[in-house]
Amino acid sequence: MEKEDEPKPESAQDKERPSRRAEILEQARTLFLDKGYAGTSMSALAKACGIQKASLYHHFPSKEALFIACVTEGYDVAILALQEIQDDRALTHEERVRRALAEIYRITIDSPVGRMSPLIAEVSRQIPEVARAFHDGFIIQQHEIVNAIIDAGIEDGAFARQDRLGMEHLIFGPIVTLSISRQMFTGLETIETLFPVAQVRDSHCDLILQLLRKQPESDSAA
Amino acid sequence: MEKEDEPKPESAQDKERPSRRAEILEQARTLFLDKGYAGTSMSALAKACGIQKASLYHHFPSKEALFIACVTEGYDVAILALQEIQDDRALTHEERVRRALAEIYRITIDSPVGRMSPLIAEVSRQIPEVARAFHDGFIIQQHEIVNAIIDAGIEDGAFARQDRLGMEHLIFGPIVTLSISRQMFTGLETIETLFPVAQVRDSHCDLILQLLRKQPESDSAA
DNA sequence: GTCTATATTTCGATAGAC
DNA sequence: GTCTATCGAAATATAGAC
Repeated sequence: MEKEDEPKPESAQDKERPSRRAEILEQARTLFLDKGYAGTSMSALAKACGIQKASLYHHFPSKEALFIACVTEGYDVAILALQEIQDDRALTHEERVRRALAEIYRITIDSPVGRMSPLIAEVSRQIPEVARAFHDGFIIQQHEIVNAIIDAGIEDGAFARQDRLGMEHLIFGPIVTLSISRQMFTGLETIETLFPVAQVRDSHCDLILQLLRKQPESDSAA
Repeated sequence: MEKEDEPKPESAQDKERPSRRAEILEQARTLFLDKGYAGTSMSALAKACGIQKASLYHHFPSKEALFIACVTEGYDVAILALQEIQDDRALTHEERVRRALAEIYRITIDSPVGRMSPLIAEVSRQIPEVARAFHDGFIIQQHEIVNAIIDAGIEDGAFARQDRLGMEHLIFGPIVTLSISRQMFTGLETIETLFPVAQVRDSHCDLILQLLRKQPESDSAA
């Protein structure tokens, strides 16, 4: 968090510019996630950034453009960690599934990108390109990596083949719902009883691996 | 919480009374679900109802009170159908699970009550009582019924005992996420490929029943 | 109970000084 | 690049006629 001892524009292009624009985006992400799109005003954002409202319009032409930048950037870093797990040849198939699931839990619950679902749902009709970017840049990427990890296990004979669509929803569904539930029920005393992250994650992972190990619908094995 | 001031429902108009308050609530539900809380104005609601904005304030003292009434009523009917499935002694344990899951899919995806999660998430900090009502009146009720159905199967020896928390999330997670995803990605051409209701539901149900039939972590049974 | 009219505040966005 | 000042529109809510 820098103050005001860096404002030298230098001769550098807009290549590296961690300054105002980035700070506005960060504050905006926080506010949008907390209050929603319509519930976040440019005045409130300006106050959170410690600048005047008019100054926001120097960096972004409109609230909508600011919002699009806000929810369209940052997918790459979230996907990168998953890809590294996918490519890690030192892991067993089961370990790779466990690592991947743990990473998806981390992204979906702890990072702003993962908590965006209700926000995207709010604006998806008004600003369809936001849903498109979230879908193509984040959802599809995650699904493809998980499918590839499972397929590799099936090819090696480590996993049984289960219905792909059902497995995708069985893997991502509980995680997304857990993230949203924890946002919905912040403050309720039962939240750590009904929605504890580590406990749900471990149990979820065990059940998924049971299904991957099992020969589907044919218990007469061995 | 006091009841709204309503024209006294004498014995005269018991039969037909869809009148203003109910119609306002219905229109409000639609708009709130579509545009969010902050994104729905009293003017837009008045226009949707075909009356003047000021008339809304005769039926509800404020926008917030209207919203609370909107998202606090209607849980009972949604829970009732589930309870009937729970109490239906003519069903086998597997059939009961299938029926219950199908009903939860229907509620969560087709009814306004089930699609409320993003909306509750938006306002949960501003109006905590809404999250409380949704939690106690809807979420907890559903979870308890599903747990009871599974427990009955375990007691009869039809189901294996799995981790309860994990199973709850494995059952409700994919359904809630499917509902929200279909709201987020309305209009995208891949929606029926990635998020087809009937196909996900059937596959989901099969996988859940595999886990309930299976002896956890010990395949050397019988 | 519904209307017209209006009060008051806040919204997104712009103009122009520095 | 940030500021002060302000615009026009739209927000919630109220007053009072009928």
